[in-house]
Amino acid sequence: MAISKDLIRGHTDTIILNILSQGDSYGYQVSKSIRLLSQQQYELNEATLYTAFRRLEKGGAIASYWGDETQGARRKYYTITTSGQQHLTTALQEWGFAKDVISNLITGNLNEGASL
Amino acid sequence: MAISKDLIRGHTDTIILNILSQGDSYGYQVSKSIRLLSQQQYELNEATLYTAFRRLEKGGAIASYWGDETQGARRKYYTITTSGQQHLTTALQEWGFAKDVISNLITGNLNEGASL
DNA sequence: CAAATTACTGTGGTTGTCAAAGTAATTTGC
DNA sequence: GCAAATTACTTTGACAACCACAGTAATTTG
Repeated sequence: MAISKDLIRGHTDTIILNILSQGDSYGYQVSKSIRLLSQQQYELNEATLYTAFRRLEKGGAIASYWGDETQGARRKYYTITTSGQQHLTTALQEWGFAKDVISNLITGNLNEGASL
Repeated sequence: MAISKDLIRGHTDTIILNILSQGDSYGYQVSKSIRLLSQQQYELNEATLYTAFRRLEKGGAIASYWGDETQGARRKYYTITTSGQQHLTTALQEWGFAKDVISNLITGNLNEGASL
């Protein structure tokens, strides 16, 4: 992984919600989707992923069901709920806003009125 | 504070280094600088700030000295070191890179080749 | 002269993440 | 035909960053 964990921290739930908003999925596949979307720059630890699933399900943002695989390992599928869709929308708005604040905090000059 | 802590996490050190790169400062003033640079959108907890100072000093990115205030409360000033300057440069590069990866992870479409 | 402000420190707790190990089935390679 | 790799999910224990809260101490303002 090329990106420090702490820079992604806080985005895990949003990442999962984004992926699930494009269709039901299960752990292993979500994991691969993350690798794909980040162009191999980021890999989410399994334990972190499943912890996030439990957190999101507990919070009502996603729901789960066991697939009826007649062959292959059992898979637990996750769907995004209406509440989860709203969470995602809010998080995306917050990010659009936060990334400017962060940029300003780490590059901003104090002698320039601190706004640009 | 308008921005969730987890979105800032991992940037604290970089924020402090950016401020110190513009001149020596001390806790309370750094705190105010952060409020200013974020246009009141973010406030760093005191404990977090001083913990970061200790972490950065231990890592050699900053150094400290007590001011010789003839009046007013004593102040511990912090300076950025050469090593700290390099840390800052690296962190800024990583951020320029990471924010695109994050944007792609939280908005990217899996059916579009996952690159744009 | 009390209250607010400036300034620094310490304690204890929460949270997200991770490493490592475990279970169990299927598929691939020799 | 069997070992190794892959798919798939789970649990445990630990850590690092952050925060709330409390404390100390001086100065400034009302």
